[in-house]
Amino acid sequence: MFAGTHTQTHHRSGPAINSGAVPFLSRVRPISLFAPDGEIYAQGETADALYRVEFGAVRVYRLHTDGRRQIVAFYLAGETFGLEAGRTHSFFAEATVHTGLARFSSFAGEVVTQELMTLALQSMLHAQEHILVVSRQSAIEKLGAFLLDVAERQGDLEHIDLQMTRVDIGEYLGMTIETVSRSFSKLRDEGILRLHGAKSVEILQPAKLALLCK
Amino acid sequence: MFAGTHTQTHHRSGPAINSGAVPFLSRVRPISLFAPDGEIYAQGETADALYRVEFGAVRVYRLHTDGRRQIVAFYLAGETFGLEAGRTHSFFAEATVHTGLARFSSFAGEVVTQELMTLALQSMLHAQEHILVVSRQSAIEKLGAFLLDVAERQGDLEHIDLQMTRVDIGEYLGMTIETVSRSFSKLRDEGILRLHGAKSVEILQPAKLALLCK
DNA sequence: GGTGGTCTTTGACAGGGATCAAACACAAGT
DNA sequence: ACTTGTGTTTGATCCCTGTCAAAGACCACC
Repeated sequence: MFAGTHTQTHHRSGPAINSGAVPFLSRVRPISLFAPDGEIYAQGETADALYRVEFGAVRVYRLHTDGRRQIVAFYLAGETFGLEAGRTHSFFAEATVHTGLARFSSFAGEVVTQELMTLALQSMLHAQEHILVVSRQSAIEKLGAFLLDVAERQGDLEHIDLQMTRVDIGEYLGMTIETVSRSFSKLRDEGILRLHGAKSVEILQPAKLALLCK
Repeated sequence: MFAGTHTQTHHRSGPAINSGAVPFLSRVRPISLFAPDGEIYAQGETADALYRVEFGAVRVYRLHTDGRRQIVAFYLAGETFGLEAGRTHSFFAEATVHTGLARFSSFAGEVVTQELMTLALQSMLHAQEHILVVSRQSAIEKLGAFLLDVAERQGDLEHIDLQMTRVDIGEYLGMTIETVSRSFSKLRDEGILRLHGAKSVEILQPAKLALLCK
């Protein structure tokens, strides 16, 4: 089925899912499948395509020279990524779980400038929002902001299916997995959320959570 | 001369300075002058223009609900800013020192899409780079990365004229002014840099500094 | 050139997160 | 269902950075 970094393609038969404000992405496309940790593109490769997440999730990251990994963004179902400033990728992109992607070649006239512009500005805004989150002092505030962000993007404010590990979350928020875990536990102990396993989060008091980090 | 948030305009008579890869900005333009902390635009205002820094520097920031200020970017002489995702500004922009700006109205056909695209991608890249810096664990690494960035942008790898206070640097890097100051002192004690006053920095060992944070 | 005020530096102390370590839970495959 | 390995939680300790405080340096204005 899933074969590491190798991909297989098939055609979707169902109706097009929500594609936001990016009209060219609404066509039916072949879908590439990626296993967990499967590489989508690497730093230095030519950046000549965009990708829309059909299901699963993607981490975009960079490696520091000391070996640490900094995740710059996650992309969830329905979101589009792959646009970068130069001709080559400055980042790595990998699936965090079993993931399906639709690929759009930017050289085949499938992508017009106006749509690229929208995507670039969205990415810029998201990066700047992320700066605000990462530079927050408290670990709980970081995690809370992250959970609210994911909940909003998944369209369900009371239940979250995390598509990534504690390691991923830690590398995204700039803290260790132990601190991530402790923050989860603290939010649970305070009755703000309930955990059904590590990946399934139920937000019991969204308002209280928002108070902590907004 | 300088009058707070009020601005005066005059015409430059000298040759156009370097404007990078943004050709439309090379024309002679009237220049607005801003005093330190002079407001260029505020959050919520209509975003209908771009600005190029002729001299001085600009901080672009956001206010948290708890009153903390997060500086998202500095813009130095020769750099252009003001492009944002929505119709209204998501951020505040202020001069950090006595500053001269050239203004370009995006509704007057002065700005074409290709140039906007370049700017959007540059801003996206810078924001993503900034995430890498802010999420670094060590205060020294943050400051080192900041100094190298400024040195490169000012075109002199051995001498930096800081156009901002320790408060600004702290709010940009996500740390207190005390820690900023202690980090400067530590880099000085290690013989990596020399301080001629607080704002003038001489980088004695650029390679060693780069090793700390690259 | 003097002076006042702001910015910067340095010190002492405490708290939060990193680190090291180990027990525990869970998912995948046999 | 069992087992194995990975991912998660929890504990103990140390260090870095935030906080509070005060002295010192610098700049702008008079």
